[in-house]
Amino acid sequence: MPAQKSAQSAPSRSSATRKRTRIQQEKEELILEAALDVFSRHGFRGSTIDQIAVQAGLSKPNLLYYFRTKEVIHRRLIDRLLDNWLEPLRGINKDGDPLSEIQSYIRRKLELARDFPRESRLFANEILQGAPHIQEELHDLRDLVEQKSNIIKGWISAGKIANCDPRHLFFSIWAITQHYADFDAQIKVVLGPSGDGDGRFEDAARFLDQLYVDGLRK
Amino acid sequence: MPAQKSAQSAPSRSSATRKRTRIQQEKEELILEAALDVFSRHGFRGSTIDQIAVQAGLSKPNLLYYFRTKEVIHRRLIDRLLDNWLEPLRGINKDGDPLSEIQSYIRRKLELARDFPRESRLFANEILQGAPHIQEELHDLRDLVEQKSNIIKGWISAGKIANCDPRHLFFSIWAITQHYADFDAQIKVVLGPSGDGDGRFEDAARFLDQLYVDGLRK
DNA sequence: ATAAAATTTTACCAGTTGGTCAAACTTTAC
DNA sequence: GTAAAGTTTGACCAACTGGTAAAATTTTAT
Repeated sequence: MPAQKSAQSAPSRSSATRKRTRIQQEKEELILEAALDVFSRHGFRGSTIDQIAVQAGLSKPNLLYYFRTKEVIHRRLIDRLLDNWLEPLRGINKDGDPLSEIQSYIRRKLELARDFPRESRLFANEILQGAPHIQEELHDLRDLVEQKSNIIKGWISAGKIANCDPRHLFFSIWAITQHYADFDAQIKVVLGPSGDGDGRFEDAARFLDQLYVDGLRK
Repeated sequence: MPAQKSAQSAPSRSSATRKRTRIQQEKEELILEAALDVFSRHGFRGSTIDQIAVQAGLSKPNLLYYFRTKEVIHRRLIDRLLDNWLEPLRGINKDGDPLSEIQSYIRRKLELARDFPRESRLFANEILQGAPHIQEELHDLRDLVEQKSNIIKGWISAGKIANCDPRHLFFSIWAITQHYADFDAQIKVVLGPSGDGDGRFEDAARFLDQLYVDGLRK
């Protein structure tokens, strides 16, 4: 009893119009989880649908029943990611204490790198390839950065922190915090077995607190 | 007139035993240049021999006459890269002025990111995938970092710079400087058309000079 | 000029990959 | 219980990919 047209099209538009079944919800979650694992380790082109399917414990056609193409899976992961990724930045509060605000922004970004390294690597992969799928979202980021940069400029004008270019301040924070997730393979080797656990995130937090507030001058 | 065995094997062992012909030198250089372009944009698995061949203006079998496999090309690029990449770190001099040494290390790394962004992305791609091809070299790096960390610990003990974990200091410098090459696509959008030229590297250098010496405290 | 060596091309192959299709099976709503 | 809807499977395919073989062509040394 074939149900091709309706069966095939229902899940693909499920998120938009139809209400999703229990199985749909479970399997889609399962697939996205597996896909995050695979994409974050091998990049988009380096990942195969088969790999993702195996990791999810499904057959390839079964997986493709829930997501019509590899691109659609990737897109969904990226969309989810960006939401969480920008939250700490949104949280910067112009009425808070400037140095504390910056410190807690750094800490929150560092926690994201520690708790969601796969997401960080997914993002890094996307940007490395020239950000082909997220030009639009990057422009939203630009607006957000401009807005938050103005807060920092306000702090500078008020003489509350040292003069600097806020955009490069953000770049440096992104770079360092994400580095601990993205360059994990390098860091593990350099720190050796001793720095294997989450201890290095605490060491990093300590180092960055000091760097951003007082620098290295004695 | 077939010359299969000898013709096919000569170039493959050329670097080891035989002296290389003019054409060999030219074409190998051409291929490596093209491969750097392709690999740095798409990663190892995302790049095809055909892409590289087209970029180099050669046919695929012709390219494979000079490099027997895709891996061999990649390997050669990585080897070249690591040499230059570690040079600034080697240059840190224990007898120099501590803050100046660190500042000029940052500047040299920033110049590498500006002048060799493709190499930086090639490296980033490799580490992101878990550094499968360069475990050995990473251990050399580890030794070098330990050695240079001792220099910095010496400066700290002598009261010449603030107390900090030297390894995290290096991580932060690598992260930020390479970020300008690796996350170029993001930075371009955030800075907008104004920050398109090399001006952003000067802005970055200024920002980092200040950050690492005095931090943000007023 | 010519023969040997080096280079390039054409034709090809086997394995992988993203994706389709229709039939078989399971779950859900009544 | 049963019929409709939803899910899973196995067989399949066309395009792509890394790589090979041998013939054809060009370069080099004499």
